[in-house]
Amino acid sequence: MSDTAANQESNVRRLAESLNARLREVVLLLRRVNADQQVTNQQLSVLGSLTSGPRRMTELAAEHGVRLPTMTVLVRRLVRSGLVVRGALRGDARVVTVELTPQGAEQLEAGRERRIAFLAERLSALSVDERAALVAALPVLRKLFT
Amino acid sequence: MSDTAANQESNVRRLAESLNARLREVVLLLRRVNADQQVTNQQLSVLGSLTSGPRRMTELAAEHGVRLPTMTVLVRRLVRSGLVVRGALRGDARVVTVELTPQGAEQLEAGRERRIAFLAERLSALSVDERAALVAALPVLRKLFT
DNA sequence: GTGCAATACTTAGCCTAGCTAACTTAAACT
DNA sequence: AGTTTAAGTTAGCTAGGCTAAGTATTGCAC
Repeated sequence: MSDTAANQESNVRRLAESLNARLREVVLLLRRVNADQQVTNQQLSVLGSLTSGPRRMTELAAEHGVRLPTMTVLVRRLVRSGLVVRGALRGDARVVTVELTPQGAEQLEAGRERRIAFLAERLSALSVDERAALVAALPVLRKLFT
Repeated sequence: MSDTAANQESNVRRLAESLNARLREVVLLLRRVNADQQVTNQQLSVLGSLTSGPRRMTELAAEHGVRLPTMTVLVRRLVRSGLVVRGALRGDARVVTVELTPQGAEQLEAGRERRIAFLAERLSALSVDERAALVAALPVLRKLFT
């Protein structure tokens, strides 16, 4: 078992391939889980960016990988649904801020609970050792994905 | 450190919460990675279901968590782009099958390479121990997500 | 073996979610 | 004061989702 640079590189490659496969699976799974929901996945995702306070349009667009006009329309629909309100930033009149309403927070929490309940159900089918392996990997996943 | 049933349940719950947070991150990340791509994420995803041979419309719709009419339209666009061809099943004239074209396979492979390269780049920033934790968790993730 | 229910899709019409190009307004920098 | 840059919005296009309704084929009942 040598540990040359070339060897490490091929390990990384194989790991990336496996991880890619798992990501495909989980994306498909999450799509199936959220199908037939009133608030869309994308809307929940935007609401999720607002938990720690108001955000600017530009920030939201960047975080979600969409252009500004797309975020404008997303937010407009969320406003129409009463889930967020638009606001202004004192000091720069160009900036628009977006903030959760109580109803928005409620919807967000409901979606969160749905996903967590789904995951918990699946997790409870695993063995203690399997869950321990996941717990050990979580900080790494965090580092990897942020 | 007791190991009662109630304790295990709360462990599962906390694990589900963390996993949920990581999943949110990775979904955002993947969206940012595939933004500005010619073939959409959803199209790549459907192409990915065809690697092991032709599939029926109904199967594809179920796998991707969409209704049949949605899959009809998705496949129509893929046909128009020359990435798949429609076929028939001998024995049941109602069934429509969908199969990759060489160009479809090519696009699929390109998308796969993009994602794998992206992941490999990030993975290579991790320590050997961190990657080992991921390797240990991969089979569990597979069990969890399929 | 005819009739009818179920199965497998498609079409039509509606909404959401993404894009670019072009516009408006406000800030910032000569 | 005048121009450039920054922050959003509007308009118009395409992709991706849904339901309702239609078509054709299969399979089953009798």
